[in-house]
Amino acid sequence: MKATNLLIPTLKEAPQEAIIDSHILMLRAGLMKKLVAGVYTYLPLGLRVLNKIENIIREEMNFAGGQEILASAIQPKELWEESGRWKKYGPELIRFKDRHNHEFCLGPTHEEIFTDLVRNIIKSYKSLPLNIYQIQTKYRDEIRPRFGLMRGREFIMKDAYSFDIDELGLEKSYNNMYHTYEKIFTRLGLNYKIVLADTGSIGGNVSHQFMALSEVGESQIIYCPTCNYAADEEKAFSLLEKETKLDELKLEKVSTPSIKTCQDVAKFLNVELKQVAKTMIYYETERKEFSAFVLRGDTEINEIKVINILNSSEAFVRLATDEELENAGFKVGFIGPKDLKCKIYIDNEIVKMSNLIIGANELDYHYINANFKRDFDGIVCDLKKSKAGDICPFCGAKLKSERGIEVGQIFKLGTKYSSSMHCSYLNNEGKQSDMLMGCYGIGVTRTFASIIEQHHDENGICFPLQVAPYHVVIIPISYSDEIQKELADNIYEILKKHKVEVILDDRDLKPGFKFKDWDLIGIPYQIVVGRKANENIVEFKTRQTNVKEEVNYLIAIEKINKLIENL
RNA sequence: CGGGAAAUAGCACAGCUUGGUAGUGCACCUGAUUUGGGAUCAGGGGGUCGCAGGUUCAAAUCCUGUUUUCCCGACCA
Repeated sequence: MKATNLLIPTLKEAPQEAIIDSHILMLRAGLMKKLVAGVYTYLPLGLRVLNKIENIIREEMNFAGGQEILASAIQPKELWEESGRWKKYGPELIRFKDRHNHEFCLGPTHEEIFTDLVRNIIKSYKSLPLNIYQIQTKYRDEIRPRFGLMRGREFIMKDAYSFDIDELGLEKSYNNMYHTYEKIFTRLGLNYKIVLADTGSIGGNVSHQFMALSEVGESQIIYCPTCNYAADEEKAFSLLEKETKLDELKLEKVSTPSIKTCQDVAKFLNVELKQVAKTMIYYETERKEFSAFVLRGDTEINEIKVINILNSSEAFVRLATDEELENAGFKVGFIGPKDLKCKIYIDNEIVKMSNLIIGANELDYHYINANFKRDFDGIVCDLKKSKAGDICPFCGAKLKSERGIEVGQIFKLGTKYSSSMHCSYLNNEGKQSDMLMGCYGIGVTRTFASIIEQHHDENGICFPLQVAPYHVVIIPISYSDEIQKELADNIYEILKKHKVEVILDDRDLKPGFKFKDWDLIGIPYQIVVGRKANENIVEFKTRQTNVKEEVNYLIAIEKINKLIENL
């Protein structure tokens, strides 16, 4: 491709709308253009990269036994009502009616569609297992789209769904996808970590996320540097330093006038913050039910864990307000697990402590020397938010944290959709049985942004060869110079013949301008044809390392051919 | 949806306080000189100043409403 025929709307300045590097660079390099918030037009160079990413995913999915199909983004309301998500999904689901007043949505994900497809086609265990996928546009009316492709309202996702006859089959399908994802993200040149994840609104019981490591990531990863434990902060489980059990002292009620917060209580009674147990009351709005959660004063509660323990959904669980508490007879600021009239959940760190301070459920009073079992009871579970510095529950090392961009997530759905939507098969005994499903997503456009986030420098993008829009650019210093033109043209023709994706920068521009452009766009290799053109010598530059060497043009061509071969 | 900021040429911004001819740099077009890291000179094109209403002889500027965008929190690939 000749540069004069290519749409390369590079920008010298960063558009005001962009904050993070990948977003700025994608706009500056002319890879895409914003249409409205969270919706972009992919320009020629950007689309080439996108296609390459998709093709790598496609190759690996096919290799793993997946079969590609393509569903519509338009989905009928009826299927969503069957799964129960038409009500649950909320305003993020873009809904509309056709002229006959039939209701539809633009698919944010495709569990319903794929489940419906399979239940209509597959009748026998003989046709299972099955893994079908698509690479397709998804729509989510995000509250706040941001960071360009990181969180768009329209984005491209590869979504795969597996259907198996039993747990063992699901396990196999899940592991297959797990390893396929490892291959995909490795091939894409991403530095990533695999973490245990919460299943959120998709549902199911087991899930892993694939996180591209990056400062700008919206997820916090907790991981162990010694063993392999890694989890999303929402899901992470950790321990605190060991506590030695002390002799249980006598429970005593002490006056703590108007002293409500853990910090104040600790200060007032002159003890460490961790000796004070806090009792938080959550309200489940669907069942209109209060529940108490007891944690050490120096730890934070993880609300995802609360929602899961209550077996509810995010839409229905929140901290009770002071007003609600007062009306229900709770003494705000002095609530404690002793003699409390609601279900009580106790964080496992509390169990290891002795002689705690707890609220007395009486205005201006706390108990000191409260001990689990002897003075209060409840269901012991894991409630606290894990953070760096906590102890790894598996090997005892200190946990670390890192930020990540979620580029993929895999779920074991089990029968969540197959039972509600009657996706079943006849087994070898002629009995009807629900299929076991898994679903597996990759945010393709987000992966695109992540690659740039991990591969750029102060001059622009440094695309890994396998996803670069073109492999090499030939830059004649002066294309109007006959000798340079002839050599540049010659190299261009040879590389084209060798199926190398090559750009010839035939623009009549100052050399500096061209260099800046290609550095910004991040073409991996540059062949500069300059004053030594008469000796057939060119400069071969590697974008990633910025290493330049002067070589005969045939050697440069040879080098490129070798690099392409290894792809 | 809460909290903050902004909207003027393709991009970045000034002008607004104190109302009176629509501006600068980059980009774009023409010509000349330039050609190894975003050139110089000369000339030129491009704007209903987000939209609607109000105040005024007169509004980019003041007032009211509205829409959109960006940033911080809850969602998620």
